Amino acid sequence: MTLIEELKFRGFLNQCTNEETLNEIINSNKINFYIGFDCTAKSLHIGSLIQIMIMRLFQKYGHTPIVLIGKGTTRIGDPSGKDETRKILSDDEIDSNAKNLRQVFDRFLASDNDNTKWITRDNSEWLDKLNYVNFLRDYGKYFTINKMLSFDSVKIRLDREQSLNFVEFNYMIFQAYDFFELNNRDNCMLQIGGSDQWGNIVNGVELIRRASGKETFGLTTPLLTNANGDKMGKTAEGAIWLNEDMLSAYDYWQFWRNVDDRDVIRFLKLFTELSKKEIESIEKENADNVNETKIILANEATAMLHGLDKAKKSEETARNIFKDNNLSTDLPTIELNSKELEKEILLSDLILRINFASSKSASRKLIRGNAVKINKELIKDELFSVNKLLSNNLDGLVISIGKKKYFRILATE
RNA sequence: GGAGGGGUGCCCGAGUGGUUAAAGGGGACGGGCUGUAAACCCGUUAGCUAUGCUUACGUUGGUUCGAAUCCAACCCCCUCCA
Repeated sequence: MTLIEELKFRGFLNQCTNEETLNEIINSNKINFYIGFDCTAKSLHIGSLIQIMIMRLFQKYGHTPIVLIGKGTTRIGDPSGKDETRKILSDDEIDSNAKNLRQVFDRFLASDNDNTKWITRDNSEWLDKLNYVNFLRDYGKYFTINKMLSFDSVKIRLDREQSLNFVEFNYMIFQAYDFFELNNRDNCMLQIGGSDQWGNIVNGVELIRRASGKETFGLTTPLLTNANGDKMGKTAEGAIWLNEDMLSAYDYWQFWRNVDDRDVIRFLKLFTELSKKEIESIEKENADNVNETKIILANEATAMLHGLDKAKKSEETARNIFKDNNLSTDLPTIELNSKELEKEILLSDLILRINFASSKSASRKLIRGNAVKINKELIKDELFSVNKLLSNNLDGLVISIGKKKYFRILATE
């Protein structure tokens, strides 16, 4: 199977500037390609995972990914797919976000194998130094306003009568310029991005053609949505973060375990590295048993990010809780020492402390709504204090919120 | 710079003096059903030291017993004109 064929089979291919020529080139040469990531959050979330997976796939075929950390462009803010001006982040925030992002790439792209090297770049390296007049003179002539106004990212904002300021309007120019720089510095031939990046990518390809007379390529991945058509990665409550300090391995495993039935096979192709054969046989064998397939998906995806041990442990924890109804398993735990226990400790405070509620009111409303159990006993008193129960149970107490969230409290010296 | 329209809770959006912590929808969360799925039904959806208090309809002042609602100034957005 060629790389393009595999991209198609797995569902990575949305649009490509010149599929035929690109296909020839990547079949006969090893190329450098890039994907840009802005540093707008402390961690990447699952919305970026598709980009990470496609990098790995290219890597597998011997091509070298360039991870472009967009410290420069983050200071501007990409208007694509946004209906509002993004709040401006401070330089400190951007720096610390950039550091956090690197962790994830280390995990996904690094390997001892020579075949799988990768490069990081930071566009502040060239963007910070740009001189406005020189830049306009040298590159401004390659961009026409007519064309820029036709881009979806711009059009949507204009149509909706939402403001798009000049700073944001320049984002696409900088992204195009990034590609130009990477083409010069690293002989980067291809830019990959989400489908919302199409306009920006094409802009880069054109800039290079005009400024350097070279042909380069752009390729987009589909916008990842679930079977309900919702954009994936972020929910109002919590994004599916990739950094472990923001989302535990178990919760990550649970995310995959809980995907919509209709999404399982599609996700297996995109987010695991099981071969076509393996996926097809899983599909056939588990035709009547989606849940088994979901477990495979959860294990594979979690192992890739957090390691096999944690994936297996998550599976075991899940089996204990949901199947065997055995709560003596590995759960997030709050330890309460004897000093703390001298004071009254409210159940509602503990729920807040472990982040299963966003405020104390919310926590109390959960109790009122019959969501909270201690050792499988429904608690209805919002002012329930755990001291007495805890002192009678040396093994600690298991508290559940809803059907899926569990934690343990334990008395210590 | 001028004229007109607008800024409401996580989002959309109703509300033009009191019964408005603010209709309705979406989302999210919880309950039921189930398979830790989907669909469907029900509930919750500002905070807190909690049967009360505090904060909240762009910002700041004012009128009033009482303001999201009226007035003034300011900020921001949109449309048209220059």
